[in-house]
Order: sequence, then C-alpha cells, then structure tokens
Amino acid sequence: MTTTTPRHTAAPTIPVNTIGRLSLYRRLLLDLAASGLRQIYSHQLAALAVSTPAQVRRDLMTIGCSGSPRRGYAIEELIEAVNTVLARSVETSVALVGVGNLGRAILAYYTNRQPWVRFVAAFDTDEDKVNRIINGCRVYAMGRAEDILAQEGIRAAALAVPAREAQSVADRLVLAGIKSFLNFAPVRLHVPTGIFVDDMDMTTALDRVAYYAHQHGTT
Amino acid sequence: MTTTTPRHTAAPTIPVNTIGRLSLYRRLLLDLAASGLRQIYSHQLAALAVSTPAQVRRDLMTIGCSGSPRRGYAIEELIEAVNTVLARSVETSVALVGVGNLGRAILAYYTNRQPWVRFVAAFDTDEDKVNRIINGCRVYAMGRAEDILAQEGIRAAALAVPAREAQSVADRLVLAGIKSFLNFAPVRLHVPTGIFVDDMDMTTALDRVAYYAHQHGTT
DNA sequence: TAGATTGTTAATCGATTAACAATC
DNA sequence: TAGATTGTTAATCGATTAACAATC
Repeated sequence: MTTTTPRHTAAPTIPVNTIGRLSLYRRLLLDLAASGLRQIYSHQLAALAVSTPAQVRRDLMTIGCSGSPRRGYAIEELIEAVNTVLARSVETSVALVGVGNLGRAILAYYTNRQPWVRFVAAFDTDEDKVNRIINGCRVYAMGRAEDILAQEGIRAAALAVPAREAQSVADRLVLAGIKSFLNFAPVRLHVPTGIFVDDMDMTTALDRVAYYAHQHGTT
Repeated sequence: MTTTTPRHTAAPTIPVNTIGRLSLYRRLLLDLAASGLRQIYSHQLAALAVSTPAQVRRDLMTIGCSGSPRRGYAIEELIEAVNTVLARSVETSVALVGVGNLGRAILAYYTNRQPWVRFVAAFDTDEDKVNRIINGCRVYAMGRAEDILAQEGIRAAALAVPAREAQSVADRLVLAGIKSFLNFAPVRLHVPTGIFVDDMDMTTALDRVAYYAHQHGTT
C-alpha cells in the first residue's frame, strides 16, 4: 500500500521561504523519527516549527505529500519527500572561499551536521594556508579555483572573504560555474539573473537586534 | 529617573526589513564619507545597495530625512540620522551565550567591526572556559547570567548554544530581561510577544543554497 | 454518526513597484 | 526654462491568514 509515489515531474522553482521551512521540517522530522514516532499531524509540526497548521499543509502539498484526515502524515514518507526535493537524492558539493577566522568557523560548524551537503574544497590567497587540511577540507590556492570547481562539479559556494573583495570574487566564481552563493560578506552582491544569493549578513543582523533591544526596552 | 526623551515624535517600531536596509546604507555611507563625498542621489545609493531609488527614498523618509531635488542627500546628515535611529546614540551592550567554536568565531568577527555595538559578557556552562577573556570579552559561568545581565543593563543576546539547549536558555534569558535575540541555534525559538528574534540559521541557509545550486544547474 | 483532520478556495495584509505631481 | 531629482499616491504582486468543504 503506502507510497503514493512522489512525482518526479520536477516542479518549477520553489520559493526560498518554502525551501527554508522544508529544511526546518526535515530537521524536526529526523529527530521525531529517531525517537520512534511514525506519524504526525500538521498542528504538531507547526507547533515545533513556530508556524501554522495551514502553512505546514501547504508546504507539504508543494512537495507532493498528502496526509490522511485520520492519521495525519507518515513521518518516513515526509523525510523521503523532503530529501528528494532539497538534496535531489545526491550529496551536494560546496566550496568555501576565504579561510580566515570566519571561514574556519564555518567549516567546523558544518562538519558532520548535514550529511547531504559537504565542503569538498576551500580556497584562499594566503600561501601559508594552501595545502592544509581543515576539518577534512583541503585548502587550495585561489589560482586553482576554476580547475578544482570544474573537476569536482561544484556549483555552490560559501563566501567568507573581506567585504571589499566579495564582489570581484563572486564575479570570478560565477564565470567558473557557481550557481548559488552563501554570502557571509557584509555586502550585497550583484550577480546575473538566475544566480542565487543567500545573505548571512551578521553585521546587519546585529544592528537589527540592537535596534529592537532599545525599542522594547524603553517601556 | 527620567529616560532621555526621543527627539522626534516617538516613531513607532520600524519594520525589520527597513532596519536591515538602514544598517546597509550606514555602512555604505560611512565608506563614501571616508572617501570625501558629501552628497549622494537615491539612485546612486540604490545601485550600491542592490535596491531601487524609490525604496531608498522611502527608507530615508521613514527616519525623517529629506533630500533636495537638485543636490540629493547630504551624507553626513544621513549618517547622523541613521545612527540616531539604529543605535539611539548609545553603545549597545550585547551578551554572548555559548562559547564553543561558533561562539568564539562570533566574538572574533564582531570585534572592532561595529563600534556602536559591543559584546560585554559571555556565558558558558563549561567551567574550564569561565574567567577567560576572549577578544576582550570575559566569560562568566552560566549561573551568574542573571546578575551580570542586570548589572550591565544588557537587553540583547547572541545565542550560540546547541540546538537542544536553545529554548531553555532563551526562556531563562527572557526572564533575565533580554528583549532581543540573535539566534544562531538551528531551531525556532518560542518567545513571548514583544521579544525580537533574528534567526541566523546557518543549516537552513546551506540547504537553501544547495537546493538552488541543483535547480539552476540542470540547464 | 461525530469529530478532528485534511485539501481547497477566498480574503486579508504587507511590501514592493509603478505612476504622478512638486521642487530646485 | 528644461531636466533631473524629490515626495506623494495609486496599483500590483506575493505571501500569509482565515473560511469552507471533503475525508476517514
């Protein structure tokens, strides 16, 4: 019985917000599965994800998952469906550019955290760092970026270079075939249409937090 | 005691997106001022910030800044206005909770970067880390959190603890008077109304980037 | 059946975009 | 004046929220 067999009719691009929520659902579902739970209702998942039941159902419908009115959703089925959509059932190779303090922290953070994503190469202009292996990821000279990216088939990169270098590095990576950036540099990148940039702007984030600390503190 | 009365007519809370853009504008304006520029047009600022001239004008109107049709905006004036709104003309004290790899990277990253925000205390449960000073920030035992936060008047905190501890730590910090969180833990926090949470969810972000790498890579 | 859940549809809200009038 | 910029207003777009009907 079971599987309503997820359609492989590669749906058009899913909105970034939805992708983010699906990532969150997966994390929660993996925990729930590990604790032995087999099924879950949309309102339960919503409570864990700080969302609404309707939102959860809509997201799950987006990836072709339907629940039964009496038993909710089968957790294993959901995990498989999310894996299919998010990771495309393959391990995604990612490059790190910029092996400074932040870059090393990024490598340390992601190691052994999301097995479906792996940092397979790092790049830096500092010759002293070249050929070192940090958290299982080898550091290459920036001059070899094009070669390595093509050789490894890397299409995603995390950018942890100084702000003033970010744009030129991004331009170069786009030419080298990078389609998707995780940008830690505190600047907005100008990229061609079709290239995805996710900003992890820690300086802007801290400013936002500081603002609301004063905003609500003046009661 | 009387709180310092706000200059303008107590502006209501500004949307978080606008605050983020204002933070970006300030960074750009500081650079421009350093290079000797005195005035700027909305379309120039928009080009730097990957925004639209209308958006820039609307944001600047929000903080009470108007330009002249012929000369655009005075840069010094803008910087002062943004400073007034964002930092409230005071240095904001922030606490770090969780001094692991990520926590140390956070301290290193923010040191000497935004002079209007300062990490004045860090907390960890690991006794070996207590009393050490990392990037000028002293590490205290978690048990002293309430005391130190009250003593220093800290209302903002960066959360860099493991996911499973994040909620309980957040609950405790809310009781201790924290109004605003920069949450690096990969979970959504449940907090009372009026408490601000800015998620810097690196795991979700990497999933998003991985998704679009495959999405656009199939062309 | 009763009841809680589900998928579907309409309404609302907010933010962005476009169009227009005012200014130097 | 002419022209580019500004502030203001209306229109559009998207996402979320609410209301409803279908299902087991």
